[in-house]
This record gives sequence, C-alpha cells and structure tokens, in this order.
Amino acid sequence: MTIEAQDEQQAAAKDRLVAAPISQDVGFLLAKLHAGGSVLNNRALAEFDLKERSYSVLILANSGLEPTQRELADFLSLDPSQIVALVDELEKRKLVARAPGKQDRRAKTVTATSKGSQLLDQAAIAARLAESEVLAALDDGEAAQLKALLRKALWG
Amino acid sequence: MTIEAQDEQQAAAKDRLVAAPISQDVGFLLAKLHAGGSVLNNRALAEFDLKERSYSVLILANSGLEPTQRELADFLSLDPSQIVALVDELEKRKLVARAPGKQDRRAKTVTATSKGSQLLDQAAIAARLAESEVLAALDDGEAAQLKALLRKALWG
DNA sequence: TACGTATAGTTGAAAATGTCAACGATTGAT
DNA sequence: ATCAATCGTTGACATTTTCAACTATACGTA
Repeated sequence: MTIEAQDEQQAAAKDRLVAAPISQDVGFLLAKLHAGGSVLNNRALAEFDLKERSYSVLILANSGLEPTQRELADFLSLDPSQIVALVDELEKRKLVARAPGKQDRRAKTVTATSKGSQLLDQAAIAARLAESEVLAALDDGEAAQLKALLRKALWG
Repeated sequence: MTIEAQDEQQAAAKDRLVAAPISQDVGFLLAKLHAGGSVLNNRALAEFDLKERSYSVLILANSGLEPTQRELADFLSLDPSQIVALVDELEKRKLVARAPGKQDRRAKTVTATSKGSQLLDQAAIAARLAESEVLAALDDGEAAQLKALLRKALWG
C-alpha cells in the first residue's frame, strides 16, 4: 500500500465513530472540542511559561475587577487550594500581587502587576491565534454565534 | 443581614467576573460549561455505576460500529492505557465483550453485551435529563444550533 | 460586649487521572 | 526472511482533584 493510500485510510478511519449516537451528546462534544483546544492553547502559551489555568487567572487579575481568590475559584470551577498554588506561582514571578480585601480582611484580591499586564498582552495574541485554529472550520459569524450560545447556556 | 439579602448578594457576586474579557474566550467557555455538565452527568450516571468515561465507551460499544480500543482512544481523546482500564471494568461487569479484530488480530473490538445494551437504555434517559439541565437556558432551536456548531467545529 | 457560627485562605494527605516508555504479538512492505 | 510499525497491555511516574483540617476574620445575636 502506498503512503498516500495509508494516510487516506487512516484519515477515513479516524472519524469513523462520528456516526455513533454519542456525537449528538452535548457533554461529549464539549469535552472533545475542549480537549483539542487545550492542547493548542497550552502549546501557544508555553512560550510565556503559562498554561490555560495560569493564563485565566492572569486575565482575571488584569481585568480591573480585583477578584478575590474565592471568586476566582468559583468562576474558574477550581478548588480554592488550586487557586493558592496558581497565585503563588504568578506572584513569585511578579506577574500578580495579593492585597487584603478592602471590606473583608479574610479575603485577598489578586491584581496583575504591570509586568503581568505586559506579558498578558503578548500571551493574548498567541491565545487568539490558537482559538482561531480551534474554530478553523467555522466562519466568523458561526464562531460568534457559538460563543453567544455558550454564554447564554452559562449565564442565561 | 438577613439570609435572603445574603443570598441575593452572593448570587450577584457569583457572576461578577463575567465582565472580564476571558468570558469572550471560547476555550474558557467550553471548559466552564463542560465542568458544570460533567458534575450533572456523573451525578445522573452514578445510579448505574457509570461515569462519563465508561458511559461513552458503552455507547460506542453499543453503536454497531465495533470500534477497536485504538479507535476508542483516538475518538475519546484518551491514552490507550486508559481505555484498557475502562474496558477491563466494563468487561468484568459483563456489559461489553472484547473480540479479536477480524482483519487485524492485534486489535480488539469492543462490543456491548445485551446486558450492557439494556443498562445503556436506562442510563441514556438519565443522561438526556442531565443534558437538558445543562442547556436549560437555551430553547430547543438554540440547543440544536449549539450542537450543530460544535459538530462543525470538530468535523467540518 | 462576648459568643457562636460561618467564611477566606492555606496546608497537607489521599485518591484519581494523565503521561510515557517498554514489551510481546501481529502486520505488511520490501 | 526480514524489518519497521502498530495494537493492546503493564507499570512507573507526574500532575490534578478532592477533602479535611487549621488560623484569622466577619457578623448576627444574646
């Protein structure tokens, strides 16, 4: 068999299981697209020594919303102890700073430093590129529609 | 502060971070909706001693497509060794059976037993209910549109 | 004011998952 | 006949998840 014929057969076989009814299952579709996207995202962010997780924290720290760690945990669907580790690392790299909450001194707000903000500017470019790869099969209108539907499903 | 006022404030605070630009990021939206959905799915499937993973394998085993373990690994974005563990457990419970591949005796195809098929019928009902919870904020047309866009992003 | 309960962040341990390299059996091209 | 590649499997190792404490702080109530 030629190399080309092999590749064709593999490409054909790769998606053979799409016919199974699980391809109608939203949970599965979300998981699969997310899995593929994570690989691309993490690859794109590796250049900045960031992963999806730390990138997310950095964005939120840079948002001006001064999130507390608890809010980060809730919003990112992570355990509070994972936020500790994430913020520890970003803080060690001087990308974010912890500050005591203004009304509640138990809480600590997480804010991006200017160094963190600058790094984020660069990383966001790479992340946007990765995103466009994930959604390569969709045109701009469809991509926007997908985002709108996901947001509506999450927050009504 | 009254309990009601507390709840209101928490509910308001819960989504405060939606304003951050990460809420425009497809990767994040996918991760968050998937995270929420997984909890519901696994809760719904626990009744049948299944998790999302084993449920997925069972569906594919029941599809009539006679997937090999390698195909399952590729399709579910899992390491082949994880498929071994998953199939081991389902086979021990007599829900699926391994059979040597017809053309390739290295491969093993995974097929649902009638017991597995029956269990799947029940589990699918619970899973559909969980899915409708995940997509509660969308009407039927929007849900269908979301699925169509996810499928297109994955397979063009 | 003092008390009791609840919450924020932190730590560390245990369980579950993910990643990877090796191996025997089998395949298929040369 | 040989040789490289692939399939399932095993086991080691790393990462992630989950959970139960603990301290400090908050806040309603007595």
